[in-house]
Amino acid sequence: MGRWEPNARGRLAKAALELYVERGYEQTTVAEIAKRAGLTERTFFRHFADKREVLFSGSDELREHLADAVAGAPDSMAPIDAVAAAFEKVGVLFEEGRERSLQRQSVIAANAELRERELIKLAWWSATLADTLRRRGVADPAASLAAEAGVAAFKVAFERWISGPAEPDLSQIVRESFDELKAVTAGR
Amino acid sequence: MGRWEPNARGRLAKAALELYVERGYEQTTVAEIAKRAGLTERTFFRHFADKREVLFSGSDELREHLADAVAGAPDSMAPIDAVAAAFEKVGVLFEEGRERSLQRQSVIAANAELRERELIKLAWWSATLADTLRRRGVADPAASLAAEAGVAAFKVAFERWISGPAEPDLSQIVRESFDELKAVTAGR
DNA sequence: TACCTGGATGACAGTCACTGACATCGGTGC
DNA sequence: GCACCGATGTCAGTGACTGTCATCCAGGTA
Repeated sequence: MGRWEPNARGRLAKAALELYVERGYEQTTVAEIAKRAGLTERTFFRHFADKREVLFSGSDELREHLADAVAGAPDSMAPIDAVAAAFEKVGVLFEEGRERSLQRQSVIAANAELRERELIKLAWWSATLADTLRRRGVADPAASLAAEAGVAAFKVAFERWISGPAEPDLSQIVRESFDELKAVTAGR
Repeated sequence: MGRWEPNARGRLAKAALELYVERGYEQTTVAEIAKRAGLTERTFFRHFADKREVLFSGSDELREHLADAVAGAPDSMAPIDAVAAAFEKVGVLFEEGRERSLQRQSVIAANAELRERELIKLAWWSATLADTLRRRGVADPAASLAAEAGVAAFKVAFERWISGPAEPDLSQIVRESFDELKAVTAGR
């Protein structure tokens, strides 16, 4: 049971999700997570900034994928369409781990602190998207609005995907959600 | 210096904002806030759920105003337009306390925990708006999307108002922001 | 006036997230 | 073998937040 078991970070994340599912986020102490991973509390905080962050380590990677996808879209594509295409692409990354996503999401939904953290991650996505659009020459209120509205559309799509049957894949629901957004914002 | 000085809650909120401005949110302890208000730490937590909440007590009132405005909009009005009109109305409530809003916002902007709390308040607004729209007979993906997109437009407008000159009033910027939203989501 | 009751506050002890400082271990390169 | 360095352990501390019980003040009632 040595100090040098590999992948400490991964073990901590796994132990945390397990415990959050088993007995709930609030009822789990960081010391317990560390113990299950064969480490100490102090080491947990060297790998994750706080008790919430352990559930969100993948968010940054997705953010980069999003930015790359928008940056790589054809110049002729309108901002909102570039954002939509980016989210469709990213949607594919979720398909594999639907079961894991479900677990994670039920834990997050059950706790306000975790929902807060999720929202700030989405805001971070939005800020990155807006920045990427600006680099494509989109002016400022438009860039922010396309990014915010795009994240909103994805949020709605993700909720539908996670709470519905596995049937339609996320990318397809994302596409529908953006179409709905366009219809709705057309006003009367 | 009695136990029964009136308006304990208000004194706590005032002391908190002052201290957050003077020395920063993280550098302020709840004990210090309570002391300045002539109360104890325990009493602080009887009035506010946590150290952040003291900055957001007005949010619920605004949420109700929003819901009322949407509920009272003419039936003929499209969802996104009803939401836009509601935010324009609410915008007026901010005008009076622009100075206070500025202070508050600079404190929030400087701290990630506070930004998280603000985001969940906005999400709460969005959920309430979506619910109000559903009561008006708007179907589900559309209701959520109109609410989310509306909050996004308001967020962008508020940022522009707070960081720009006092010149154009918030309601006007809100109107412009919704127009921009419509233009942007029209795609190409 | 004296008493009683209820809600607001104080006092105090405890848990737990999170941090700083320093010691220790184990692999790597020489 | 030996020096070095990064990852981990140990320990002591701070501060947010909670449960519990005592205490105080206001108002009503006899």
